[in-house]
Amino acid sequence: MLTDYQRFFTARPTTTIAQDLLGRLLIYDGPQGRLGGWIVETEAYLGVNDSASHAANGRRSNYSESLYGHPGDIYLYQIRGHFCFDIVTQAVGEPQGILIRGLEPVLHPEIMAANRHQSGPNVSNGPAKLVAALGIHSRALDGQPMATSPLCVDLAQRQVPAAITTTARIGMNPTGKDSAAPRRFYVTGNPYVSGMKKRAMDLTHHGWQVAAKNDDA
DNA sequence: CCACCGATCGCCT
DNA sequence: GGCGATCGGTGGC
Repeated sequence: MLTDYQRFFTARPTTTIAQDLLGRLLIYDGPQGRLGGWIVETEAYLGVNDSASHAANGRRSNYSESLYGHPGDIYLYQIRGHFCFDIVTQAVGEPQGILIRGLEPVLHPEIMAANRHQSGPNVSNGPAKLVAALGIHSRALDGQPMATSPLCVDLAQRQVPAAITTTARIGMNPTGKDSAAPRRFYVTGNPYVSGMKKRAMDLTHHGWQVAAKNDDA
């Protein structure tokens, strides 16, 4: 049986889930307190038939074992000396996942900036940068279900993107079969999207749909 | 502002 | 022994 939380990460194409994650709140309850922010950029990896996936052609090893786990599990791995964070999607044994690539800091943004020795977009405008901003420097959380992990997506709150841009994924081997597939999604104009040019940034509401006026305020 | 390149390191063959 | 689902510094325009 799946919980409601797990159901969010299955039963729809991973590309759809990747877009639905934009504007959700990523939370890490760690030794520095509660850190986190809005997810602004994601990439979908579609498993054994996706040449860019860690599970391409059924590749499976102790290193990538978590990708084969339950929907909503954490796949936390290391690449070129940096840590990156994926959310496992689809049923057990179906190694699909979503890489979180950009985060707009919301919870203790000053601690996240200090963790990166940076300010502004460089704090979390990349998959390894945002993991470092959260203060995560090990694979300890790899394989854990988010529902009971200090690192999780809060599905109860959401900023709605005014527009979503779709592109090819970043850092692919250009000769790969799926290197040009449209599987990267981001909140159009948000400054915390990786590689965003200053001119293209939306400085008014960072690409979020403007909330309805609240007269109680 | 953009393009290039070297650092870096765990994991796989 | 080789290779990334990367990053940041540097130098040119």
